[in-house]
Parts: sequence; structure tokens; C-alpha cells
Amino acid sequence: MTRQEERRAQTRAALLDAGAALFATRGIAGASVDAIAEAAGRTSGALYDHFGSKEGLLFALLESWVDAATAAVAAEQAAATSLDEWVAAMWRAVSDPPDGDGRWIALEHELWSYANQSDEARRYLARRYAAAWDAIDAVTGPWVEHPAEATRVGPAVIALLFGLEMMRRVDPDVVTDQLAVAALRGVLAGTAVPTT
Amino acid sequence: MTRQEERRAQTRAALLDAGAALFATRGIAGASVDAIAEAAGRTSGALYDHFGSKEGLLFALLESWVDAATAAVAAEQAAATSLDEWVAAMWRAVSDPPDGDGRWIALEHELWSYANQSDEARRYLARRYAAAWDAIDAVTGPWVEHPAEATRVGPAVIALLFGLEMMRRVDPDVVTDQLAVAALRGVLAGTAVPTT
DNA sequence: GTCGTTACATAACGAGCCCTATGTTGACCG
DNA sequence: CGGTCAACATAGGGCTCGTTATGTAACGAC
Repeated sequence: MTRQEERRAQTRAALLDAGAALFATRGIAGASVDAIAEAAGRTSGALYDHFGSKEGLLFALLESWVDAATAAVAAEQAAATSLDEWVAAMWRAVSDPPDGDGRWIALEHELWSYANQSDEARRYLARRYAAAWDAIDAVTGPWVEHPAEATRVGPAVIALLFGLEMMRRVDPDVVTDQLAVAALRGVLAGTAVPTT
Repeated sequence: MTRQEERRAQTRAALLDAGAALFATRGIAGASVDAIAEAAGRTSGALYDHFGSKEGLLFALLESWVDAATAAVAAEQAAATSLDEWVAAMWRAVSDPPDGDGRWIALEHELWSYANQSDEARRYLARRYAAAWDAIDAVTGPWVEHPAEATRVGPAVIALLFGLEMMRRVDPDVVTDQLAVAALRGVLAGTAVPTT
């Protein structure tokens, strides 16, 4: 990789990271192009050369996250040796993400709200979630048996994880780890049957 | 009530309704004061005379919703005669709200995102959710026994309802009524014990 | 070494935004 | 029925934003 290509790649990564941070903290509409560029140590000219528009940066951000999200789920699979352990690990990954602060949940909601106004964004999100649902289904395969297609485990588990994190943001004390784990186990029991 | 007071009340209600609709469809940042006033059949001058600022309208909106949300939960209590019926009714109330379109869920998420940037908005939301949690706890009282304080039913049920609605927005086909009811029953079973 | 090209930086424009200051019309009160 | 005030409407300022057009310095192939 030549020095020009290397610098370009660094700039792109910095812009994506700054975009994620500012979209999460100030909202997609509230984060200005100039502020994002400045946070990345560049100017708006660089952003437009890389992504063409503010929405272009947003879509690039969605693409770059596909791997990160499903990879996080797969990583927990290797570590956990029982369903209870896996449930606890999944909740830890959501409530206390390795990302540092909990900015990714805020960003996820920003994307969700934006998807309500843009069909293209909705399709991006749909692809991301479909992959995550499949990953959950695959990971829980060894422990539970999936009955009919109508009661998939993946969507239910991810729905509860997101909802619990929402409640925790509103009132951190009410969603204890104990509550989260109990609810997650309940959902699993409700949507699948344990394999002996 | 004099004719002046009556007109003022109508204007206030129209502005609140228009604000809710536009905040939900275009986002809080994306809905302009002029657009809200026009949708209400008034001008921005009326909005500033009533609420002082755009954020003032938002907070007034939050206040006016406290009763509506918890009232909806309470209304389902009277109709349902079994836990299963109640669960199905709750899901219907979320997935196919009497409001007509599903704009209120979008608005709820807009408020949530906004609360991430404003502590005052977060406190408003916290009060609203606390009331809703209590309502769920009270309504489920006849059917389940609440064990320790650490595993409250209310926050878990509302978390799942919101999460399921999010998933359904991304991909309407994946969250079937059957899946939603099964997951809700699972959460109830996981966080409480049935009486008798 | 030259020169086209790449990877940005700079400057500026036009649109849209929230808000304020002021005007206007009708309702209430004596 | 005249005066006062409430309930808006109108006009515009000041600012921010997304985007574009243009400049520039470093790079890389020959």
C-alpha cells in the first residue's frame, strides 16, 4: 500500500469513527458535517471526497458495522459453555459494551429513527438485523431446538436485549443484571424448547 | 369557558397534535416550527405564544402523554379475563395501535433519542416509564406473583414490547403475532411465578 | 526531474432554521 | 359603545447547515 493509499484509509476510518461518535451523541440531524470532519482531524472537503454527502457517510457507517455486530455475537459463542453463561455474556455485551461508553446503542436508535424516514436506510438495517437474527439462531442451536419458523429465537432475543437497554438508559437502577438474565431465559424458554 | 378561552384551547390541542405527527415522521430536529404551526392551521407566532420555544412544545407533549399511555394499559385490564388474553391484547395495542398509524412508536423513539442529549427530557421520560411499569405490575397482579424486587415484571414486559415493535418495523414479516405472544409469555414466566 | 494526479483544504453560497419585535383583529367589560 | 387586552399573524434578523467550486501541496510513474 502506497503512502497515499495508507493516508486515505486512515482518513476514511477517522471519519467513520467520528461520524459514529457524533451521530450517537448529537443525533444524525444534529451532527454537522464540519463538526464530524473536525473531530476526525480533517475538513469537510475530505468528507465529501470520500463519501459524497452526509447520507453517504451514514450508509458507509451502516455497511462497516455488519461485521462488527455479528462478530461480537459469534465471539461470545466460543467462550460460553452453557445456555445460562451465554445469556449472561450476551447481556454483558449489551449493557457494558467493550466499545467503552454505551454510544453504540444511541447510534443504533438514531439509525432506526432515520430508517423511518428513508427506505434505503431501512433496507440497510434489515440486512444487518437479518444477519444478527441468524447468528443468534445458530449460536443457540446446540442448546435449544427451534420449533416452527413462526417463533424464531433470534428476533425475540435481540428485541428484548434492545428493549432492556432502552429501559436501563431511562432508569439505570431498575434493570438489574438479575432481571435481564431472568427475562432473557424466559424468552428463550417461550420461543424454543431445550434439548434435554 | 369564553369563546377566547375555547379558541385558545383548540389552538393548543392542534399544535400538540401537529407536533406529535411531525416529530414522529420527520424527527424532532427535522420538524420545523413553521411546518408544525402550518399543520395546525396557525403560524409560528401562535406556537411561541403558547409554548415559548420548540423545546417547550416538546415538554408539553411529554406531559400530555402521561395519562394517555397508562390509561391505555389500564383499559386493557378491564377487558381481559386471562393472562393469555391480556398478553395478546397488549401486543395488539402496540403492533396495531388505536392511534391509527404507528406514529406514536416512532415518536417514542424520537423522545428517547432526545433524552440522550437533554437531562430534562430524560427526567420526563423516567417519570412516564415508571408509571407505565407500575401499571403493568398492578395489572398482572391477579395472575402472577411478583417475587423479589430485583425481577420486576413491568420493565421486562415493556422492554420486550418496544423491542419487538422495533424489529417489526425493520422487517414486518419476522415478528408474527405468534412469536410476540410466545415471547411475552416467556418473559412473564421468567420474571414472575403464576398464582396457583 | 517533470508532470499529471491524488488527497485533501479553503472559501463562499443559498437555503432553512429558531426566535423576536411588532402589527392586527376580534372578544370581553363597564 | 368605546377602550383594553388577549390571541394570534407578519416580517425579518441572525445564525447554522449542506453542498460546491476552486486552490494546493504531496505523491508517484516515467
